[in-house]
Amino acid sequence: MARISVEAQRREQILGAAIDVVARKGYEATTLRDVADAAGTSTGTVNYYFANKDDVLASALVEVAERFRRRVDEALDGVDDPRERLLAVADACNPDTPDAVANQVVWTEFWVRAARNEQLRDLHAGLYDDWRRRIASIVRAGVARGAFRQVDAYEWACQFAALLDGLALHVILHPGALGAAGMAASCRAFVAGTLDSDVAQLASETGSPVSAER
Amino acid sequence: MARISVEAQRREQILGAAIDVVARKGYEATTLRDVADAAGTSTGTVNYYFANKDDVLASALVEVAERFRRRVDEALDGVDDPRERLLAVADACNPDTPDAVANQVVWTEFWVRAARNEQLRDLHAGLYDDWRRRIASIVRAGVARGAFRQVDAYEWACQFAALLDGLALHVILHPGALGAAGMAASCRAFVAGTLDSDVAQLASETGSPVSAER
Amino acid sequence: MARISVEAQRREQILGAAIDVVARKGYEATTLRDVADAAGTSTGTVNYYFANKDDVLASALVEVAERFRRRVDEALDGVDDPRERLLAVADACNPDTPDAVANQVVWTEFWVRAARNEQLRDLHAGLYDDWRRRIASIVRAGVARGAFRQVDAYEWACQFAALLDGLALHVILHPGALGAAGMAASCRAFVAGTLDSDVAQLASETGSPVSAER
Amino acid sequence: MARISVEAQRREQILGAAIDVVARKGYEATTLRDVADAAGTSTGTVNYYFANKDDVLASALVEVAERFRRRVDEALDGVDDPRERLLAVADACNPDTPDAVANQVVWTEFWVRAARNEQLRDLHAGLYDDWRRRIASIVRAGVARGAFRQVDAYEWACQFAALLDGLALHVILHPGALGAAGMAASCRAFVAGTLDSDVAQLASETGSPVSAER
DNA sequence: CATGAATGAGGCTTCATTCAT
DNA sequence: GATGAATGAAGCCTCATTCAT
Repeated sequence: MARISVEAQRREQILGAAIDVVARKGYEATTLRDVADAAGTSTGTVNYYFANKDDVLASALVEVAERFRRRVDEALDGVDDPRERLLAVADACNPDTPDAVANQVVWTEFWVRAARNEQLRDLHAGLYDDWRRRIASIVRAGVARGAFRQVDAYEWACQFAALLDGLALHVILHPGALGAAGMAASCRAFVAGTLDSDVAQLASETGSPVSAER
Repeated sequence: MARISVEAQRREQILGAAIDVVARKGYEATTLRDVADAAGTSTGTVNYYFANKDDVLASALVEVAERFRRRVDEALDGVDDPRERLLAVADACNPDTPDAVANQVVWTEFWVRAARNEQLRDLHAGLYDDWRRRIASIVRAGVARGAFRQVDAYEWACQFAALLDGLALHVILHPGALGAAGMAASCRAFVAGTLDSDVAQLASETGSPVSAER
Repeated sequence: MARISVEAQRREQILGAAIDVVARKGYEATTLRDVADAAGTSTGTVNYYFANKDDVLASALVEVAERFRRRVDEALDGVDDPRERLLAVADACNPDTPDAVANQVVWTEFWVRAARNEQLRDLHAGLYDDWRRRIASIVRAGVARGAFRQVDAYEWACQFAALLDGLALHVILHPGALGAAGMAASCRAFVAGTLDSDVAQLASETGSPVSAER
Repeated sequence: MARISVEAQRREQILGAAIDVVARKGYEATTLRDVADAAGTSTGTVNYYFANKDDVLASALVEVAERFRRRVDEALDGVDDPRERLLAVADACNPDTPDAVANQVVWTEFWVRAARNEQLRDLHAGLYDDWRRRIASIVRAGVARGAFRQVDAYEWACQFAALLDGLALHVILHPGALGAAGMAASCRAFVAGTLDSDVAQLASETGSPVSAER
């Protein structure tokens, strides 16, 4: 048991280092020596705990996904209103802190790698399936309560998930054109424009949807 | 003149090969030998026309952007109605053919590289500035005609650009969850839900926004 | 301790190989593969112990300098008479064995490289400063004892150092015109002609200065 | 005839460029493109006039030797006194101008190449044979006149040639320790100390041999 | 005569991986 | 368990050389 604990600790330590390095230098530019140095160990040790470089980095991506899941969990914890839950989800995706930006950068690498590597693609697809279902279930609850219009929850989730990825991407690439605040406003407007029941919608549209920012 | 033509031809030939290889193997996994082989020349020739690997690949990304611009030009050619123009733009972004998928894959690599490389980041930012302005001007025309609601055209463009990137990403990564048809429907729904003037909107919302597909 | 020894050993082994190869093929024509092969290792190992090719070869030059210093130390050990000490110094510079020729050839490369490379130039200048001071101190001792004339010791050293380099160069380039014995005789004659006090000088000049050889 | 003239002109133009480049970048670091650029032509043209790179550079060294011979001719022209002729020779070898330094640097490369390349070695040996004979004939004339002691002229020439090379080398490598003026003084002192007939010698040695400088 | 586009061999260097300790 | 020395494959890039124009 002690050994398992030590092993688990070492793996986590190495993965944390790998995430940091990937965020800083990019997936391909990351070397095992970089990771070993950041983790305070040797390349031999990294190879002792992982089969090869791809294993290290794929595991690091899984760890990022796990951290993200926890971040969403915390964001949703104690929030009951469906609309607030959706906005909390959007907040959890917003690269509004240096740490969150680093995570998003790593996540972006995940996209590219997944397009090429079968193992990563499957992993990625599974994560997004869960992700869309999770959003859909929130929407479904809102519809059931009459708080939202009668939309197809899953399709709405697909659209929202895409919007979140696109916005987060633009925030990290063009912070000048779209800041974290702009992303939040966009999400709010999108939720209002596509889910608000008619009465609420009319009320929320006294101004332009995204005029809150700027 | 002949020489200039030869030079331009060779460069185009090499860049076309580079795009193909990057689409197939990814930016970093692409070697100059790969590109040379795909172009039917030697590595020496590639290095004769480009300063180094980064120059080749950065130029390839510029070429992809140029191709995309032409695709949008053609899609907009002869289309007058603002709403149709926006949908034409969305179509031009839709990775609905193998070729378009390849271009989108390369474009995705562009995102990741731009996050790290200053030269690419500036290039990328400039392209997106133009892109957002182009969308905004269509929206502005629609608003002027009274076809659209009174939205902030630029902010809407930011949102739409993000949605398009997110949707296109999901189409190439999870075609099972979101196909090209789904992306088209999402765009249509988004345009309708956020730009239709109230009367038109009410008419278009007899069903759920994205229910048209499936 | 063991590790330090291994590292020092490996470095010495590689440098010895580098010196041999440079002596045989010249500085620029020497490849890291040549050095690795001569050292019985791989290019990877050479790069593991040295930063790059320049580091290997610069270190090899330092090693040659070090070997030369030891050779001079041994030549001077136990020799007390200033004139004998100067002749011992001249002997240590004489490329009179195949090994000494190889060292001199490498040393000649050092001159050319130092003319271009700042790091090497500084190193080289430092070595020659020590070298001239060392010669000067011998001369000074001889002057103090009244064995030599009242010359400016440092300037004499500058001249002697130049003569030694020129003679050694000619010995390795034109052994037909100037052999090792000729170099020794020249040095003897130069010391006699420029340092002998008058009485000794008259005695030593019953024949022509360099007639001893041939 | 016209063609021969054009060819000869082109060759000279290319060789002059080659000398400049070698002086600036060193023999091995010099590329044919460098030479072509400096000569204002193309690599194709350089290869048209010379068999290969080695041919270009070997020819350049010959040209340097030729220039040096002319320099000595001019220095000796109209000088009659043997002692003055020797000092004129020494002056011709003194890298006392930027141009002369460049020539000396190229000459130094010559030494190193000659140590390895048979063709160059033979050429070099021939040049130095002439050189030593030329010096010897001056000495012989001085001895005949009674201006010099009865030394072995050829052996003295060997020694003087070596001293000149050594001094010139130190001037370009350590101008701080030995400047052009120092070299001139050393030569003067050497000539005085080894060739002056006894009466003259006694007169010239009221001070230390090299004390004139500094 | 002269050009410069094209080639491909070969060098330096990096880095994942192995293995003896 | 952990290390780091050692390896060698492979990539980028340079550059002498050739050849069609």
